[in-house]
Amino acid sequence: MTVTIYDVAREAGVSMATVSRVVNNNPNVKPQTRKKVFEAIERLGYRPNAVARGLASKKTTTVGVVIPDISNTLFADVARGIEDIANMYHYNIILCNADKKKEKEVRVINTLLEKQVDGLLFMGGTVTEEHREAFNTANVPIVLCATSDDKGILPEVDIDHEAAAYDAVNVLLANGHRKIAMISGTLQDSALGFARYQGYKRALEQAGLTVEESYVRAGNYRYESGYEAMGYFLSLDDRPTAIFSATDEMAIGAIHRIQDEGLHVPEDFSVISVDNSRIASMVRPTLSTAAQPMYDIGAVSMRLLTKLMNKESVEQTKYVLPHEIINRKSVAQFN
Amino acid sequence: MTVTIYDVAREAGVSMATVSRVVNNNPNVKPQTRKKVFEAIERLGYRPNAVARGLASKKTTTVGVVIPDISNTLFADVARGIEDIANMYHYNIILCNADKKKEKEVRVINTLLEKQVDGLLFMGGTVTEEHREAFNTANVPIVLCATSDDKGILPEVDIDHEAAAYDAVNVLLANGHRKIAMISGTLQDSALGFARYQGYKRALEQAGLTVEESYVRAGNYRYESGYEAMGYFLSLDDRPTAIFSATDEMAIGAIHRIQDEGLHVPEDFSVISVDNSRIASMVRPTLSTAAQPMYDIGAVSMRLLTKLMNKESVEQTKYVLPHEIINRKSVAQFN
DNA sequence: GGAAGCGGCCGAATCGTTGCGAAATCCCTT
DNA sequence: AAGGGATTTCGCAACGATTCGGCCGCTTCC
Repeated sequence: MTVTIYDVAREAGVSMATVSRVVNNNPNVKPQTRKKVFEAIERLGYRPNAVARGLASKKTTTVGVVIPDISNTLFADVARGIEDIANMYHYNIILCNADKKKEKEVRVINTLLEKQVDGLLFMGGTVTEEHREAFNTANVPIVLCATSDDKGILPEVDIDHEAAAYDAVNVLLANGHRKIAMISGTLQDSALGFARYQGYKRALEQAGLTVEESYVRAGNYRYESGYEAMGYFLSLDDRPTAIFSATDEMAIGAIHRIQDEGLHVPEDFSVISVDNSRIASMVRPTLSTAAQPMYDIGAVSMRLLTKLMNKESVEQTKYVLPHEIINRKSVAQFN
Repeated sequence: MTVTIYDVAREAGVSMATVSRVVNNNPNVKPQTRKKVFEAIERLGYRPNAVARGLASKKTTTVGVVIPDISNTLFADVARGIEDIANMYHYNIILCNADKKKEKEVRVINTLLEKQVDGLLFMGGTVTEEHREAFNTANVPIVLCATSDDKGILPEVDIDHEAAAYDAVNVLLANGHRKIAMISGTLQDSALGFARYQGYKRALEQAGLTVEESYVRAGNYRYESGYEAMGYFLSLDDRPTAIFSATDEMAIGAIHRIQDEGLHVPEDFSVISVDNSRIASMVRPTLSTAAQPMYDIGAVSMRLLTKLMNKESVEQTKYVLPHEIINRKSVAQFN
C-alpha cells in the first residue's frame, strides 16, 4: 500500500542508504544517481515517513508549545512569533492548549515529551514544583516564554512586568493624577498579577503616595471584570481620577462603564493599561498602554530554543524584552 | 541513557510483550504481573516512546490542523473547539499556521502527512486544485472546517455564509433602510468574500432594490480597511444610511470613522456585520451581527473526524451550522 | 486419563528510516 | 599499469515499540 524507501531503492536500482542520502540532501551522491532517485520518487509518489525517521535519527524536528489560552490574542501573538521562527528553522509545532489549569499543563508536558519533541516552549502563569518535576525528566531543552520561574534555573524570555506597570502608572502621575486606582489580576498570578501590582505600588510610593486598600480591585483579565471593577470605583465617595488596569481588556471594560454612566474618558477619568493588544487601538478613545512585544517574546524564545537544541553555546539564557509606553487618547492632564 | 520497554521487562522479569500489554491496558495479564510491571516502570521512570509506538502501530493519535491565521480570534475560537474535542478523544493536535498563503497551506499539508497524522482538519479560505492534489495522496481522513469546496467531495462543516449575510441585511431592511452599503471582502474569497456578497445582493433584490456599484467597497477584513471604506461612503453625495460589513473588525472600523466625523451610530448610520467575535460586545455602541458558532464548527468537525478515523459509519458528511442574528445597539429604525 | 479449551505469557518478526563500517569505483599521479 | 586517496555506494544493524502465532500449565468435560 504505502511506498517505502525500499521500494524507491529498488525502482532506482540503488540501495536504501543512497535514497536516504538524496532525500536528506547529503552531498555525497553523484548528480546522475541523484537524478535517478528523484525520478523514482516522483514515479512512485514516495513520501518519507517522519515517524520512522524520528525513531532512527532520534530527532523529530518538532517542538512542543504549551499555551495557556489560545483564544487570548496576546498568547496568539506570542504563538505567531514562535511559529515564524520555528518555520524558519524547519521545525514544526505541536501546540497544546492548557486552559490555564496546572494539572493539564503538567499532563501536556508529559505527552509532548512522550512524542519525543526536540524541545519545549512553556508558556503559562507560574512554574510550580510539579512543573519542575516534569521538566526534570525531560532530556531536551526547555525555555520559559512569557513566564518566569523564581527558582531561575530554566532559560526564559519575558518582559519586566513590574517595570511596565511602574512606567504606566508614572504616566498617570506625570499628568498630575494622585488618586490612582488599579484593576489588578489575582495576586497569586506571579507575572500578570503580582508583579504588575508591585510596579503600581512602587510608583505610588516613590511619589510619596500610599496604596489605598479601596483603590485596588482584582479582576480576571476579562472585559466584564473591568466593567464591574469600575462600577465599584464609581460607587466610592472619594473617587479616583485615574485607573491603571493590568490588562487592556479590563481597561476597556472600565472605559465603557465610565461612558455608560455618562462620564468621559479622558476628561473625567484617565485610563492606562499594559499589553497593547490589537483592540487597544480599536476602541474610542484609543487606549494608552505599556506595550508588551508579544510577538518578539515568541520569536526570541523560539530562537533561543533552536540554539539550545542545536547545542550551540548561548551567551545568555535570560532575556527581558523592553516594553514601551504608547500614548494614545485615554490619558489626560488632571486639573 | 533512556529507559526502554526492554529495560522494564528485565527489571520486572517479564517479556517486552507483557510490558507492552500492561502499558496499553490490555486485559490479558494477571493483576499480580501487572503490579510487578507497574512497579518496575515507576522505579525506572519509564516513559513510552510515542514515536516507536507510532511506527509499530501505524497510529500516532495525532491530528493535523491547518489554520489560516492563528491571531485571528475567530479561527482561534474554532481551534478551541477542535482542541476540546480532540482532547476528549485523546488525540493531540499539530497546529500549523498557514498565513493565508495557498503555497504554505499545501506545504504544511504535506509535512503533516509525512508526520503520519491520523487525520487532517483543513481550515482555509478556498480549496484549489493544488489542495486537492495534496489531499488525494493522503490515506487518512480529511475534513474541511469553516471552508467549503465547490467540488463537494470532502466532508465539511461550515455555516451558510450567504444566508447569514442575507439575514443580516434583512435586519437593516426591516428597519426601513433602503440605502444599504456593503464593506465586502475580496470577491475571490469564496466564503467570506463572495458568498456574503451574494447574500447581500439577494436580500436587496428581494426587496426590489438593486445593488449600486458605488455602495460596495472591498476591504481586507481588518479594522483599518473598514475605517477607510467608510470614509469613502461618507464622501458620497448620496450617502447610504446603513452599512453591512462582511466582518466585525471592518464594521468597528466603520463605526469609528463615523464617530470621528462627529456623526453617530445608530442615529445617523446603522451598522451590522457577520461574525460576532468577542470585540462585538466590547465596543460602543455594541455591534449587531449575524453570529457564527465558531467554537461549534471546530467541535463538530473534530467530532466528525474522530468518527472517520475510527472508521465508524457516518450518516452525514456535510454540516452547515446555524447562524443567529444578535441584535445589539448598532442598528436603529430609519426615519 | 486424555482431549480440548483457555488465560497468561514469550519470542521474534516487523514498522520505515538512519548511520556506520566496509566495499566498490573513480580519478590522478608516477 | 599499478598504487593511492577521494568519492560513492552498499549492507546491515540499530531505533523502541506492537503484534501475532504459539507454548505452557491448568481446568473442565466426557
